[in-house]
Amino acid sequence: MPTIQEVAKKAGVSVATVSRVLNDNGPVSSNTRKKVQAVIDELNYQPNLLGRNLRRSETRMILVLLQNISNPFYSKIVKGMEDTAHENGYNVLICNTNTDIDLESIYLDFLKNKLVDGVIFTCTAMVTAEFNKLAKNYPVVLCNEYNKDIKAPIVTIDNEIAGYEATSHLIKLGHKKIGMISVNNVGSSYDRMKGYMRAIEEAGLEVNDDYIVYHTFSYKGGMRGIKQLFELDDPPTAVFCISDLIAVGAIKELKSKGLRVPNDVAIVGFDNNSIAPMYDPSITTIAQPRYDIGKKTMEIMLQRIKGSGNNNYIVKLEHDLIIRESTLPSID
Amino acid sequence: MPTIQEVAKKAGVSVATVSRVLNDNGPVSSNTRKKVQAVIDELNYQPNLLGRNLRRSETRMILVLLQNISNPFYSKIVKGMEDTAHENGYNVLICNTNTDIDLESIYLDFLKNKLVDGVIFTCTAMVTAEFNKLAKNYPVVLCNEYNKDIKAPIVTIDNEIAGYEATSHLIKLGHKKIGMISVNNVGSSYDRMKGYMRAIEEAGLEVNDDYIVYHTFSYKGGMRGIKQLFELDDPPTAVFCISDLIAVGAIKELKSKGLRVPNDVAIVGFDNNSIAPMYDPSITTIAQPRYDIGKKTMEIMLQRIKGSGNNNYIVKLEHDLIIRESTLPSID
DNA sequence: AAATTAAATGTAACGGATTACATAAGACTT
DNA sequence: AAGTCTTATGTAATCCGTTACATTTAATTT
Repeated sequence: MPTIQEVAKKAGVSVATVSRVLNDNGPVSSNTRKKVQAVIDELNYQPNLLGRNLRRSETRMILVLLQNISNPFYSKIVKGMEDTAHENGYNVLICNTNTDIDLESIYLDFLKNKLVDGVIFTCTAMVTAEFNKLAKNYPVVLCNEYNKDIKAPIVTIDNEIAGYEATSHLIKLGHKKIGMISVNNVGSSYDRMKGYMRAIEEAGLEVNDDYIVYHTFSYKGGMRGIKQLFELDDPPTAVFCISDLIAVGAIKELKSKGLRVPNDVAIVGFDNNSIAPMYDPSITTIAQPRYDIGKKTMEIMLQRIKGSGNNNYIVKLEHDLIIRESTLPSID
Repeated sequence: MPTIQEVAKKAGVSVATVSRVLNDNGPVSSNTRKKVQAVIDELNYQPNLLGRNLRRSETRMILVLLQNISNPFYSKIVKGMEDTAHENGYNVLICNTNTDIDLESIYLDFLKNKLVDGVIFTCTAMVTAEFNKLAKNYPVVLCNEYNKDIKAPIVTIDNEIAGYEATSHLIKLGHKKIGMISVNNVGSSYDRMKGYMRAIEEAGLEVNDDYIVYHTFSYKGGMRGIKQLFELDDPPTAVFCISDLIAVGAIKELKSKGLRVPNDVAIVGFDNNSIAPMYDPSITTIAQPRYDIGKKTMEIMLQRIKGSGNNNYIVKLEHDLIIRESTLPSID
């Protein structure tokens, strides 16, 4: 692995000249340029980025923290981030945190230790105060997750309205007993629940606390949610699930109970996961503009790195209700 | 962001001493150690990793290239890699290549430019000759994908035997007309097909070329595959799909044709994707030891970095046939 | 032809750590 | 008390680029 010194020596010029050729800044006569380029090609020289990054004290790398790469929801978001980053000469690195606070803090050291120029969170295990301190000192953006006290740029959809629309859709189909399978302690699901409640109240119905159950953000969570709801004396006829994965679990559990979807129970999911159209029945859901969310998040990140923009705002993008088989008007 | 110089100055010692405290190598009196540590804590000093990495010329980072993070198949593999890496003081970075050769080559520059110590491929768009050249000069390991001419450590399962077992399972259920939905130009699927053929021949049946169709590695590929197979005059009664995603598409398409799985057509998938148990019917499949594949791959990577091991071997781990509803003996 | 300006190239400091080597101080022999 | 051996600490080179500044060379002006 040759260094810039060796290239310079072999080409009979100074390292400064080689650097000028490499970065195409500063004047170089076309003769020397050719000569230097020839040596670069011959030695197959590639500048050591550790040296360069150290000198420039920037790496043009953005770290994206995912709870779990396997969550297909994030793939398009990441694509949006990547495209925007690449357009601007940045690269995206992805790390799995598994909601492990220790792991998360290792990855944050990458930021503090200058290995990456910024970090995008799609989830965090940190307490808010600590997070805010981090956000004050380093370029940090939150994508699709938040709570009220966080002081950092946030990109998301309007979850309250989305919850409202999902629930209103069920109400319009004639349902009066609408359950909800949610998860605890997540800002977005809290807002979805507020929308759910508002829809019910505005329709002149009453919110039944027994109809709101909390489980994990997973297939199994959906199965348990249905079990809990159907142990009630008067179970709901429609269920709004906080995610498509939960909806899949819910449907699977309903089927195993001999109940048909949508004929006996209607189901709405959330996220427009890749499973949603594939499942049987295909699942009515709220589609988030994932690519645009990623794109916008990265744009804000790049602004923050350049030092512009402040630390205290939220960007809400448009979502869509996609109606599929799981809420078709009953065919019976 | 304080530097080691500032810490040294404030503590009234040399940078060498601070470095000794930081890395806990070399002798330091407990007095100075305490003094230095106090300053480190006070300034909240963190060593700049660009400086350190440059000096050490290692980064203790391993880059894992995924075609697409959303493929849930890889999440457990990555987990295995991560755990092994962390145990050894390494970190894992993930990048999406989208089978884009240009993007891939940017990420490979991370390796050539010393930003990462090694690269694990789970797919590659490179031509074999180029790949082999890379593998000769840098620590590179292939995970779960290969072709015969590649000269690099490879970790995988025995796809020929897996294909044989999947097909034999269908034969044992009494099927005589067995189709296969495969993809082109992938080493692993070629081997699975060889196993499929061997099973058919050993059972005294005949391989029907019309029963082997090639489509994309996706849900849609499965739908198209079924369409093609069921345009035949004498369509198969069972289909071996090269992946669970394909199997899902196949089942969805069969259902829309009014055919029942497994009653009318039996389906076997591959990978034991997270959808496989969730789908309706749940899908019989070949489970790969994903965590162990990841673990083994990383172990080999770390050996390669330390300079041991050669470049020309293949590690095959054990797989399992998991029988689920999609191949239950017909209940009619 | 001398003076001024512009272009091309070089020298050396710098970014932030690690570490070989040198030196100083203290402990231990004899 | 002089000499030897540890232990503790410091000095400065080093990793590999970038770039401000200095210097040389060429082009232009008067």
